[in-house]
Amino acid sequence: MKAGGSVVDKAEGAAGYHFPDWAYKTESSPGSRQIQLWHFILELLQKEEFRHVIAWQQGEYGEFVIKDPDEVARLWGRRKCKPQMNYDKLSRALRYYYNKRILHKTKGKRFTYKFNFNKLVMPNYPFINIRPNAGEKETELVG
DNA sequence: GCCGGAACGA
DNA sequence: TCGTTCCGGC
Repeated sequence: MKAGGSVVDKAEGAAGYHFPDWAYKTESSPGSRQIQLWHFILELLQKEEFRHVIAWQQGEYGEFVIKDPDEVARLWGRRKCKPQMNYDKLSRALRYYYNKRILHKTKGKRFTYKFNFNKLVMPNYPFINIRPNAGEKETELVG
């Protein structure tokens, strides 16, 4: 517990809802200014150039599928200067998010996870761009 | 593949 | 505190 500077004051919504703690973090964690994995994931999801590597799952809000685990791990390792990074280690880090309620696993679906955010956090995260159907025909949903 | 404990580092 | 590394187990 640290009281030395909450980044964000609890901004109670107009409707009286509260957002999860992680939703208040902007770019860095309170103590460390290292990039967070979940933020990095959102970063990749935001860019179309990585849609063959990781992409939002159509239909489920906040759900995404890692299409190329090796590549995602490589990119993550590159960002963190950890050349030995692989999906096994990366997924362990993702698993730590379960208790933090940032992520959970979509069981049964390979390489598929789901953010616990809801539309209420969207005002805090304008850069999160979930496209349910951005006018493109979805044909990549193959079992 | 996915899970989660354990030791460890920054 | 947030992973990184390693690993036994399912």
